[in-house]
Amino acid sequence: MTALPDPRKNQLLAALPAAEWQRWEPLLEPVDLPLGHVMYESGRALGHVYFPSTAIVSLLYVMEDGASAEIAVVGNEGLVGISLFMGGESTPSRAVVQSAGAGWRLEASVVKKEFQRAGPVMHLLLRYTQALITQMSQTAVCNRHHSLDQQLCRWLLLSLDRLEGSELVMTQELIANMLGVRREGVTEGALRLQDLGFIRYARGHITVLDRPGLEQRTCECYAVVKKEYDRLLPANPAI
Amino acid sequence: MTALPDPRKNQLLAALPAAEWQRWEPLLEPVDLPLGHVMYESGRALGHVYFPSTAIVSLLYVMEDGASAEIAVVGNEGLVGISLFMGGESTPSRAVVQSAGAGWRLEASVVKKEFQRAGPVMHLLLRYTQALITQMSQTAVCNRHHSLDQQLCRWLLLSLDRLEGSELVMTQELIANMLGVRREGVTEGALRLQDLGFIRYARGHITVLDRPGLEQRTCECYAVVKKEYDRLLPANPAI
DNA sequence: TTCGCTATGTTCGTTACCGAACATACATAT
DNA sequence: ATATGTATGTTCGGTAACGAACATAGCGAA
Repeated sequence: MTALPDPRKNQLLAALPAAEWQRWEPLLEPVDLPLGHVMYESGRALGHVYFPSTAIVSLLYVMEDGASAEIAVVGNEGLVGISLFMGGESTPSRAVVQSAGAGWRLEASVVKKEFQRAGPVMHLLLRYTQALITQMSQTAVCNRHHSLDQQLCRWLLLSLDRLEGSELVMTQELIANMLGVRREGVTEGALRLQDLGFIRYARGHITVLDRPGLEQRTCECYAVVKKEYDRLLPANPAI
Repeated sequence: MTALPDPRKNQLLAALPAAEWQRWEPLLEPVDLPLGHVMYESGRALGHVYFPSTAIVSLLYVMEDGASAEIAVVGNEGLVGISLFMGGESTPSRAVVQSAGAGWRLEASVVKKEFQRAGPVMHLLLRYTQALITQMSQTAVCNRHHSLDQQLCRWLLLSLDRLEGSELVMTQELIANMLGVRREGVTEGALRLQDLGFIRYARGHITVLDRPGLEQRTCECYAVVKKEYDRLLPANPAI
């Protein structure tokens, strides 16, 4: 698999003003992101910032006993590696490729230097970071108050938003790991969604048939996050 | 109640290099933060950034049906209003004073200008923001996997860390709102902790008698967050 | 074609927490 | 001293998710 030719499929890269883009373009390296690839490990310093174009990446926390929970998901709307410009160099979470695809990366030192200019790049990255914070917060709320069914719908919608088509390559086991629930629970939820005609699935392939159905069945968390991304990172940015 | 005389009780203000401190000191306004005071509301733009000195502030999300959940807690180690320098101007959450006390504030325009210098101030605020992100993430994980008892211990410890003494002025009803659980659940948990001799309480006053006991009973989440704050914001900062 | 692996389906008892209703008891104002 | 409100304690039935064990079924390799 080759990285797709257009880096500007990533919305952050696409939002760069001309001057910045000219500096960045020659420095971007294409990267292939296969399913399950661990992009960074808890507590480890990062060498690059990644801009997914077609891949989806999960930020998840793995507990001492091996249980895990997804903190946030990143696709072509964002970047992986905020701790680089936030100054911490690492985080206690792990980044894993949840859906195989391509992306682009930029060396740590370059990103830091660009950020340090305190210009459009910095403001763009910080606004993205705030959107990510909203997603994390809402995940906390959702974990507290909403049913597995609602969370499953939310998760499917978040993934769908970051994909080209309407098919996810994803087993129920993996979804369970992300949501931090039992695999059996996901099976039951998925069955219900299939009975309702919202999705169809078989052996690691899930096709969404009725997106509005999912939107109706999920909790408010999905819409809150979506709205905040749209507010902070408008499609036609007025940077 | 008057604001305490020393702004540098707030650790972020204390960590400012001399030059910055000289600029800031005359601009800081003391503020009194009474219990229950809503410092900002979901979606509303902020006029100031607040630096608590003795007060504790809860960032919480209130759902459509009125249920709520705490996202993070801020005391003298931090500030309230990151969206101001992150660029979003507002967030979908609410900030409420959880423990009455004093603090200091700085006008929005001043903070933005100082941040824009891309110097020590910016780096300090961003590292704090990353620590806050860790707290939010860990809250999500904790909400997913840990028992009410463990979460209660975590909450007590987080509050204790931000207080002078070992007594919290806080009803079980309010704790329940923060944790997003029923009041009765908190009563039962608190009873168990009292039977164990870890705390003593009566009508809105909780005294922690055995802090190591709480630390042993809580989940790993408390330590993860604590460690990350210490790492990102060391007591003797090498800014 | 058969084997073996992986993905999904099903069941059962258990548990933590919920929702609701109600009991007690302290605190303060009158 | 009494009344009133607030804080805490107790109980009961209901339910969502858990842990464990096991069943089925597609898919690819030998």
